[in-house]
Amino acid sequence: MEQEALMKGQGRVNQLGGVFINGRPLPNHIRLKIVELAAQGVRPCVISRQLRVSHGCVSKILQRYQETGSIRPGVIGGSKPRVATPDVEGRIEEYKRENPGVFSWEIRDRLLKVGPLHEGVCERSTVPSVSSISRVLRSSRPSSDQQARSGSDGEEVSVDGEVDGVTRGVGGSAILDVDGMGHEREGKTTTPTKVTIHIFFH
DNA sequence: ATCGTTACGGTTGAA
DNA sequence: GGTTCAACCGTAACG
Repeated sequence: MEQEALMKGQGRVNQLGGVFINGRPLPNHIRLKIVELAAQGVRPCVISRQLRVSHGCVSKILQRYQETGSIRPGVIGGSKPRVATPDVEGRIEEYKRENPGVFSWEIRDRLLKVGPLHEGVCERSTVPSVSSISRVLRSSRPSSDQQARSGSDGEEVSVDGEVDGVTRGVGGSAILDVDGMGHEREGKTTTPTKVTIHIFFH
């Protein structure tokens, strides 16, 4: 593909008379030469002129070599693995908009194809974990002070065991009402009551 | 004269 | 087969 670019006349000439392809890494033999010359004690400015490569590029390749020991360029392109597809992420945010107080595990149930609602889009094997869902929610609503306040109020956490005397399923969740103000949920405002909860951080 | 840094215009490739 | 988009590219220019 590199050869093709040159064939198609994509090769350009820099100020020093050197040939390069815009947006593409320098070929390996030149990168190697840069490192070899530097190892022989040749100064970067001389390498730049001799190989007709911009000094900024010589600097970058030499610095990367010192840091990583590799001649190679960085990994170009691709995308990071997604925990949830954009479709599913959109659905999660939609549920949250409909009902801001909804628990992540409730969203998870609703996403599931099987179950009472039969409206989900996920198989059991592809449904995001509860913590993934709450992370999606956190990052989809990065309202300026959200990060600074993280953990101080209304943060959703995983809960095992009993909540308010009612045994919840393993992996359930609860809203920590740290400020004692209560929270809107299904039209009602929950008022802080004396509860004992056992929280296990995984 | 040298070299660290970065805006710019560009390409790539997994999702 | 096409689109999205955050990763990386080298050059040119500034300090």
